[in-house]
Amino acid sequence: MGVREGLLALLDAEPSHGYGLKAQFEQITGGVWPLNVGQVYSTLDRLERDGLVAATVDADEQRSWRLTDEGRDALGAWWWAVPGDEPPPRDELVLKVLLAMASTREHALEVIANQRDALMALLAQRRRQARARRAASSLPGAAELVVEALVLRAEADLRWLDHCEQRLVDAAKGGRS
Amino acid sequence: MGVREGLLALLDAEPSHGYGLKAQFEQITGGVWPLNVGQVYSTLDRLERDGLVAATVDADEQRSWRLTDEGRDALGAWWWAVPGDEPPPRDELVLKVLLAMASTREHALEVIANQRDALMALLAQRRRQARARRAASSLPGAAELVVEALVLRAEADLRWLDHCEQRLVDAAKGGRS
DNA sequence: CACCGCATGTAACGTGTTACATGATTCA
DNA sequence: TGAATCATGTAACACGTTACATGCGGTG
Repeated sequence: MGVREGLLALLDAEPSHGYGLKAQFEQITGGVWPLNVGQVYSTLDRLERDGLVAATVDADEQRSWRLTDEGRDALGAWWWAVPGDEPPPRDELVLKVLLAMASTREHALEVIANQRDALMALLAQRRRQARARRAASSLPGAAELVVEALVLRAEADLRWLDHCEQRLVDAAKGGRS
Repeated sequence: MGVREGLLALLDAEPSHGYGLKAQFEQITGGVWPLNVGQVYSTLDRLERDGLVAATVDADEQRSWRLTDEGRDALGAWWWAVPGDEPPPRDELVLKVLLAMASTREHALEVIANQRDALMALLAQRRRQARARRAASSLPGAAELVVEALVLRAEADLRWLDHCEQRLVDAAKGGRS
């Protein structure tokens, strides 16, 4: 999810061809979310099938893609779309901890500790990354924001892990099930 | 992602059949992540193909699934697996805001405001949900933790949105690009 | 009886991932 | 010349979602 709309958004700014879209997508997401070229082409084919984009072949046999009116409508709808009652995407960390706690596994505490260690390491690495970008990059805009988002998420996950651990400890002290 | 390992983890606790696995999965995740029954069966087929689970048909023609040794190994690897250098899963909110900011769209601020409003509403709803569960549910364990995770994530996302907004405002005040 | 919950599956489709193959251009 | 980058695509596969079909058992 996201590639479809991502391509639409990029094409809204200016027409482009497949290879260029891949580059733009990765640049905007700061290289954090690499995008396979092959998928760009197949996604564009699907978008064309659905009438959201159209191609014009230029002199060098290269296809230049642009939004159709219908595509512009679809993109507009996406800009204003908000998460509603749909279930949020499944998350690996949450799922793992939940299952560990449910499996009558006394190993749950170890799993949590392990995940926390890894998350803290990842967090430190990303903070370094963010600092490096803030220094190196000229434009203050896009790339560092992605890392910021990942850092904030990681912090939230760490807090949640602590919360889970606390529950386990409390449960062990209290009701001896 | 996750369903495969989820089923392995559930079968590690005790052998079960497809329909029961769906129920267990949804119970453990507090009903937040519904799981289509059909997918359970096809996933089990793939797991069988890969030699991670095996079925024994009992008297009522119902297949009871259990872990193989290889399956137990795979599950063990999953418990200790941590997020490494692989790109994190793409996230819709982050992608949308990034694209809005990149598209020379002055609408970026509106998109952000819109997402924030929706997130705050969702957050309030989930807090109510969490409180209701804390009151109603007898077992203090699993279900509320999922909602806790979602709440913490949503708070992190809200903070990030504020951060992005700040950037935009600063950029508008400073360099007039 | 009719409906609901349990239980098992199949088919179609959308999307994402990887690997592979093919050429043109550019540059050391 | 040979390697890297630009550029386009195909094929195979994995996973998720939905819809559909079937049959059993219990309960109103």
